[in-house]
Amino acid sequence: MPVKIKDIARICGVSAGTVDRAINNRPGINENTKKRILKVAKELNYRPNYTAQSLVKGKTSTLGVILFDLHNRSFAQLMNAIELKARENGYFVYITLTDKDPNNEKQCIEYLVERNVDGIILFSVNRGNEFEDYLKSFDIPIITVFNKISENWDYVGIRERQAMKDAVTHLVNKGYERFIYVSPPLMYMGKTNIYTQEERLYGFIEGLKSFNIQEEPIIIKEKNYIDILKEWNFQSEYKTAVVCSCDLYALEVLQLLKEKGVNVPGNVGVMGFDNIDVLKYVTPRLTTVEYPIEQIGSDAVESLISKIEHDHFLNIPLLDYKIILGESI
Amino acid sequence: MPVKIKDIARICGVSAGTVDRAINNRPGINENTKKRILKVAKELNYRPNYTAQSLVKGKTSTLGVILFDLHNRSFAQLMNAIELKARENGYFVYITLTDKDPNNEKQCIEYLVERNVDGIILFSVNRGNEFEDYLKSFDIPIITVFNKISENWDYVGIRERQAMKDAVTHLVNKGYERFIYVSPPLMYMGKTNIYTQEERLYGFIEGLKSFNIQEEPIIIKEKNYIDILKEWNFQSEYKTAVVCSCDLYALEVLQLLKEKGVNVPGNVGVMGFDNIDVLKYVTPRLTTVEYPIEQIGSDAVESLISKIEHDHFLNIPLLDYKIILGESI
DNA sequence: ATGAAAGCGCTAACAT
DNA sequence: ATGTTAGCGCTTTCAT
Repeated sequence: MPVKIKDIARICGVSAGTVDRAINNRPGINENTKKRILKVAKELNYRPNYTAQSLVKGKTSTLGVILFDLHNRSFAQLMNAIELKARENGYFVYITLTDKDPNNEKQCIEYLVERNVDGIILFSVNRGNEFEDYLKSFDIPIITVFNKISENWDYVGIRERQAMKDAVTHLVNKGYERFIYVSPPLMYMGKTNIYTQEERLYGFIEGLKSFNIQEEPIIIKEKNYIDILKEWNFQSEYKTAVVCSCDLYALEVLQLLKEKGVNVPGNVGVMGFDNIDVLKYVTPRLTTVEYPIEQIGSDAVESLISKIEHDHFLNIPLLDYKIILGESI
Repeated sequence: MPVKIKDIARICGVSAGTVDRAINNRPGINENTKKRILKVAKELNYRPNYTAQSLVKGKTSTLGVILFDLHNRSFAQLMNAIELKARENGYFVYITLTDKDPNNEKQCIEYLVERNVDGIILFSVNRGNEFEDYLKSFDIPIITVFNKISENWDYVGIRERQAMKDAVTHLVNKGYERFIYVSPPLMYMGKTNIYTQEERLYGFIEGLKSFNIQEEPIIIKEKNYIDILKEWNFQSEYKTAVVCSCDLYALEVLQLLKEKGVNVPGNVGVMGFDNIDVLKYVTPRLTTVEYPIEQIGSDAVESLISKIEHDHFLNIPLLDYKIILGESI
């Protein structure tokens, strides 16, 4: 049985209130009694019961985090940054994983609310006005990361669209004339929240438009994109770039091209997105887009805590990216 | 303001006790009043206050997880498995990261205890009898994973030693005669808990002993192992294997050998450990050891919950591994 | 400076 | 079947 304030009070021959004053060094207590109480508390290895504290204070100093999973490196890094920043600010973090199941996500939100978290960081698979109303029905602060759920909801993310647009610019400058875009998640368009993937796609399309090339962009949304590319004839007279919405797809493509004996970068180039850490072990080194994922986590926590403690979210501008020059372009 | 049991009671003209009976469908309540109450509860979007429940029940249905970080893929996968299994059993998970700081780890434990978690899963950086006594001073169940803290503490892990021993056997069968072992974490031997790394090392040494080769094993514990290997003369008449305690080191070694123009696998082979998912993008394909990391997380949760709910840990045998044949040996 | 009492929201034992 | 009461461990207000 853990020792309680009452125990200490009994032993010291004082009331619970006085013990409380000593432990939380509140004013109105004699220095000596305070010392006596603290000594006993220490001897008995007293630890405050946070649950009781939370109940009376109406605050748990806990954040809920909702992610798809931790298999994706980016999510893991995001989570890592969130935990660090949160605890730095005296908050603990509940982690909940939805596996991209919209109902599971709702389930998570409701559980977190029941557990009285002070705020939620949400990487959402749901989206739209109805979902926005649903979120509003819980009156606790919720901040979204990466995937916007609607235009106005508080959000921390990066300039995805501009990043992909710049990537296209880079490719055009390098002399590429034909473009294939690979992004299997686009298959879920209209079904689940794939905001970031959509943004990247639009960036790609806008990029092409701005240079007035390839009116009909080639977009591969199929899960078996490798099979599709397997049949592709890369020996055209055009210098072709395969632009991928994530590094993992790009790595698969690189591997395929190696198998097909296509020289990279030669007639064909490959562009990734994310700059995952394992790229350094792969040759040719993939050209990709880097963005400060840990910053997103950290900023989201800061903004959320600001909302919790001072009732206003921080105004966090979209974070910037950087094109990492490799050898695949 | 969230709606409370009292609100419902007032509206329905009954007592809080009756509302409680309705909501938690406990016996001793008229079907009609029950229906009436549930209807109102639903209309008002009533959600039980978990903090209050926890306080009175003396149980939070929460597990604490303590890990180094989530940058390491294995840790992330472990965490993923833990969350899934925990919530499947009605538990939520606090994630806390220590960054391998022993004091931070203690801090985490104490905070988790204060927050009345029902149990803790600990990937420990501390170890030894003193630490064991420290852990015992909290009377909540704590289960360790991967790193043992002492011989008797409840633990879920894999047959690391045997795995590495088998790896050596495999190498000997493939005709390797000379062995270099790479494991920078060994530098922390005696300082922090590197149980798994030690086990792998002993497995390596035992393996060599059993074949009576290389009395003086070559062990590189330096952080700059690459610099050391850079100076190495791999052109000896002996077929040499570089055995690495983690895939990441092996990948670095592979890259170095590529740079040095050493043919792999020819005179030199490289062996990894972990089978991280990105191996499939690297050529030559690394030969490595695979183990069921998600199973460890899942088993740890099961055992811990068994202890919480039925007062006995499960008896989980050390999990098995598998040598994955690549092209680097 | 200290004690007593009420209350956070809920559950559970005891009355009626 | 329903109401009443006490209490989980702590904080806070009001007396003294």
